[in-house]
Amino acid sequence: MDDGSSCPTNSAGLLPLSAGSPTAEGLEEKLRRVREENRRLAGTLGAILADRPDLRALMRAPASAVACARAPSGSASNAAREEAAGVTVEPRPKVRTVCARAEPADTDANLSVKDGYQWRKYGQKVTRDNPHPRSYFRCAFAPSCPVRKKVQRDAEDTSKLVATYEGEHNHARSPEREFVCNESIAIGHRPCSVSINPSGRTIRLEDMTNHGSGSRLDLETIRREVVTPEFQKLLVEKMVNSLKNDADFMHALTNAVAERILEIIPARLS
DNA sequence: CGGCTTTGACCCGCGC
DNA sequence: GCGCGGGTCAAAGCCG
Repeated sequence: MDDGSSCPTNSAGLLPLSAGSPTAEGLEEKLRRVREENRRLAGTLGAILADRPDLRALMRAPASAVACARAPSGSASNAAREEAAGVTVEPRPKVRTVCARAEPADTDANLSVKDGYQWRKYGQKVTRDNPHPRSYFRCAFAPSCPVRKKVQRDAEDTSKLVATYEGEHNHARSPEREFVCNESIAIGHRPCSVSINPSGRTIRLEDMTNHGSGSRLDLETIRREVVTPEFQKLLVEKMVNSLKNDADFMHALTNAVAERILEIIPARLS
């Protein structure tokens, strides 16, 4: 979203470190830039919502989904006030709300939005503004991966699931689990489609997942191809290239490295 | 037997 | 200070 042209960020989208103590002029200048950035982002969001009536409806829904997505501790009104005043809120874990169609077999107790990651349920709660219970999930790689998600049926449209993600995964999707790539849950994620050609023949992930519906490659052939060192080397290269081109991943990585550096520097100086 | 889910209890922030 | 509601914990039960 950030093209880096109007905001003085570095290539990773981070604000530059201040060289000296902040002056009133400097702070005003920074505030002015932040306001400009807010206006620009609001314009971009408006353009996106113009093409997506489903997202527009989600943004309008004040009850459970959006409020909890924007303010995990129930401070939606504070966020709105700060936004109205043109003040940015302090950085908090990246929060994203997505919608998905509920599977017919899903009961309130086993709600799940299949997104390619493994999740461990750690709680369920009935909230005031929705008769359907909200389920709380942690990434199966916790505590090393801090991501959490909340899943709840839409109060008005019970066939719709609202999932709220908090944080960023610091690992790849689990390859051996089923990954149903639903259009509505692919927001912010690169579609998982790779073409690999280790031995003169192209194998696509579609071949592996559609083997029951007329694929020319049988599973045993694919399995033989996949265990070859050439294939695995190529797969690693493809994954690295894919991650290098993923702006979200690179942003999260740069932030993590920057945080680590900031932790180390004071320790070295003292 | 180990991993996962369920669910009541507990904690904490917020509004009054 | 108190009550309410959302979020988390942890013991018990379930399942492969």
